Amino acid sequence: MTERHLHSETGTTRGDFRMTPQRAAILEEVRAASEHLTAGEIFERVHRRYPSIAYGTVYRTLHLFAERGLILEFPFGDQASRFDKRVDRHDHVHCTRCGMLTDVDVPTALFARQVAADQTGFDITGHQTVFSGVCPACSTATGLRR
Amino acid sequence: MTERHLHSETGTTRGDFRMTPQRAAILEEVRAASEHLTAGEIFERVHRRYPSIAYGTVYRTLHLFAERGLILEFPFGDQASRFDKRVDRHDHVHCTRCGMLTDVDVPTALFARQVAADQTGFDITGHQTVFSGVCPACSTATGLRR
DNA sequence: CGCGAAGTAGGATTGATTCTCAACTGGGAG
DNA sequence: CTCCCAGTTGAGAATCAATCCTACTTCGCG
Repeated sequence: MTERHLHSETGTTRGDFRMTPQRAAILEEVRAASEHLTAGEIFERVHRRYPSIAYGTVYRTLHLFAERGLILEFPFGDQASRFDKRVDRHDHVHCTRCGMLTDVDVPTALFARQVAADQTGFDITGHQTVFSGVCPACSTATGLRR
Repeated sequence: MTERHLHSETGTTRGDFRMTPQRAAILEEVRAASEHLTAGEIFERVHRRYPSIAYGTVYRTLHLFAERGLILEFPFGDQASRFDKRVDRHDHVHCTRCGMLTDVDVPTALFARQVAADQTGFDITGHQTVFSGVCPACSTATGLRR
């Protein structure tokens, strides 16, 4: 049944896993980044410090961290998944021109989750709102054309 | 189709396209579907009627339609993009187990858009909330509670 | 010291999506 | 009616993200 999750995700990160140099480097890069990085970008950066690191290791580690709540993963689509150092709930604004992704704090209704759960019967565990639009830079740059 | 809006600076062809049999078939399949199909599924179905149709044609057409607002595209990340016949604004619930995608109508704050616009300076044109969770079928199927 | 579990490198592999390009189509101009 | 052209299409190669596989290391523990 559920013994897959023996480790408590609630408390602290136990000695569930080893904090190896590779993992530490990956975590550092994500935290050092000013924006949201894709897995590929993270790989590149870590690779500079650990030229021997493998792509697979980065993915494995990133997912491990995401599972443990050390970082957040956002599976976007038009591009690669991005990872965020912020772990508190927040939403994003996505520029349809340049692809930039920015954080926003929207007092999103928890109530919305309830509505969604009621309508679908799902057991809702999370939600994320993505606003689409054109960032200031892009809109002034070329003038809107739609 | 007699509606033409030829724009001078055509980066992409907007405003004029032929409704070929292939395109009609693709549109029909999307509209006939009870749920959200991936590009691959759409290809399969159309392929039954037009065995000669190419994968590329399906993608090309799907994007064309999405651009013109005939359908909506939802690019996920861990899975394939899905296409929706509904073009009115609505949100989705995504089952993390089986990947099912369901529509929901959440009266999410239009107000949220305003907040997002204020915070980022973006010209917000749309927004979409994705709720993650486990669908009724999956949760009862395995008796797993979370 | 030796075993087993956890972790890693590296490359092969899968899957979705896009791109390239030659052949084709339909409608309007001549 | 015939030719020309922009828009389309088919087929497969090319991309690109993400996962899988396998042998090699390391670490913890008795």
